[in-house]
Amino acid sequence: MFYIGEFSKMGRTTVKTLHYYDRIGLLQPQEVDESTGYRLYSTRQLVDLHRIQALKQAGLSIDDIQSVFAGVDVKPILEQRQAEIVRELHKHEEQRARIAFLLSEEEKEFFMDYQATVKEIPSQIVYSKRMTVPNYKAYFDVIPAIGRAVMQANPDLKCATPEYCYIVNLDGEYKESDINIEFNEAVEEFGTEVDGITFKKTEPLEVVSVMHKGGYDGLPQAYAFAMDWLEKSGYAIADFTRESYIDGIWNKDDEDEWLTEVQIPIVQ
Amino acid sequence: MFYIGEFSKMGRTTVKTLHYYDRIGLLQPQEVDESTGYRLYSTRQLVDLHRIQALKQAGLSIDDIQSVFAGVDVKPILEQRQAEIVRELHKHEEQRARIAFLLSEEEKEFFMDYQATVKEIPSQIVYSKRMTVPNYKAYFDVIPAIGRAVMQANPDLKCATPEYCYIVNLDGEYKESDINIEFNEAVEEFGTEVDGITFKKTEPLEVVSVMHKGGYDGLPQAYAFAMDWLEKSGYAIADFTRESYIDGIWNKDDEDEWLTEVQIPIVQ
DNA sequence: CCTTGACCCTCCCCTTAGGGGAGGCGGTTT
DNA sequence: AAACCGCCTCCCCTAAGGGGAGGGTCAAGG
Repeated sequence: MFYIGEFSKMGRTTVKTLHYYDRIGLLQPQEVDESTGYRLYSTRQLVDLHRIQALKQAGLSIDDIQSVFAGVDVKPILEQRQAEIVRELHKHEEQRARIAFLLSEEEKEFFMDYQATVKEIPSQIVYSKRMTVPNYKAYFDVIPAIGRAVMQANPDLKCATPEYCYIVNLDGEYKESDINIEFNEAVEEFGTEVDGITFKKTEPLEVVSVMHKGGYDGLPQAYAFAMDWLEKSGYAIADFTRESYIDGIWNKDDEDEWLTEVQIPIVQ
Repeated sequence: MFYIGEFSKMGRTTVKTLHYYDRIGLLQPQEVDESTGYRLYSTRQLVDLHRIQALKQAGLSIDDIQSVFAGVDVKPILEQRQAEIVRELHKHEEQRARIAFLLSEEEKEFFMDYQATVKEIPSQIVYSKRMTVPNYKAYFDVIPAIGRAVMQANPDLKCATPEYCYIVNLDGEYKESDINIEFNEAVEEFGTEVDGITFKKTEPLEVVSVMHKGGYDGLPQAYAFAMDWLEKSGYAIADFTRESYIDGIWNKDDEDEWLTEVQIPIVQ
């Protein structure tokens, strides 16, 4: 029989850990001295402790280890933990790629201006219209007209909150004139279709998102940053790119205050 | 300006998280309504939130993100986090191998009897003697004699606590007769050497450890288990194997109560 | 004008696997 | 007798929020 200090050295653990295991009932001493309260351990506990340590080194939680000791079937526990470890590995691989990217970009001037995040766009109802416009400045002439047409046909229709208004670039490449776009605005429900405007329910989507602050002349840089990021992070482009307009001429006078989100659908 | 609920949807986060960021000062609302206490956010906060999310997705802690926002040089932070991610990746690779082993061994009968752990053996002072014995039963005739000889020459010498008494198998293979062994006992300090017994300081060592309960006839199974485990876990054997005697004929009458630890030094 | 349901606030407790330390008792050594 | 070491219990702490209670606020419907 050993006092806790000696036993902790035999088992290469700490006294605090043994106190904790005793408290939660995972590993209790063979005997407790009635008068002093001193815990007394035997080599039988050493075997149990060894078993605990083996399972801990395999990544099982204390809760799981207690289940194993209680005789619960280990297979589902192990498989669940295995799946979680694989998820952790993927997460850390991704983090490694992101940090490598940040370190590589650190010296460049746009490090402080652009960041990329991955986010989910949930399924939504939108009204949308495809068109060809002569240049991007024309967007904001045609967009309000679409809004008015929809609202006239559907007086009770409300935009989604938060607002989500975006265009999809239907050209596979960058163009400065005769741009094919699809304008979209998220709304609360389906409505009647007028003037080439259709309603649809979008699929949920995973995108990499880059925020662009300032006028639209700078948008190509945001695209370039996003493309660079996603190539270095091992993602592939899944669909046409999008721009979501958050702040612009309609609510901010100062062009530097405009805010646009570039979204690029990704896979894997 | 947006209420917290709408802002949380725009930023794809939760109200609780925004409360938390406000409390710790990481991201504070643009304005707080004096009379109601309602938080009001603007799109400027949306950009900051985006930045927080990008750094979080790269695996930085909230503390680190606060440092980044405070203008601390990011490079050391990123490098430190990178190193930690690599450690995590290794740890999880190891856990994956262990769980795969447990799942593969699960059906076999010794799953419940043997577990392997990796542990560090610290540097120690031992006295040791090499010898050849006819068979393993002879160990326990010669060992007490060595102990007596040492104690006679060094009356004040004390064994280490906890006791650590082991033999090293100097044969590279399993043998049943004419076994070359080195007997070792950890002590508190160096002493005078008699009768072929030498004192030395051991190097710290990493071993895989398997506990064997019962008589010594079963030891080969413990070795087999350990060898199997370490092959499947990707470790290589670094040195001769060891047996550490914890309980045996000297303190337990019932052979089933004997306890021996098989230790195999490993690299990587 | 009143009510209802949605939204917001603060405050408190909870999560893992123990770590750190205070205050006090037991046993041994000088 | 004093010092020191080992042991005990009790209490607070971790990271990043989550869950819920209790209570005030907002906008719309009857």
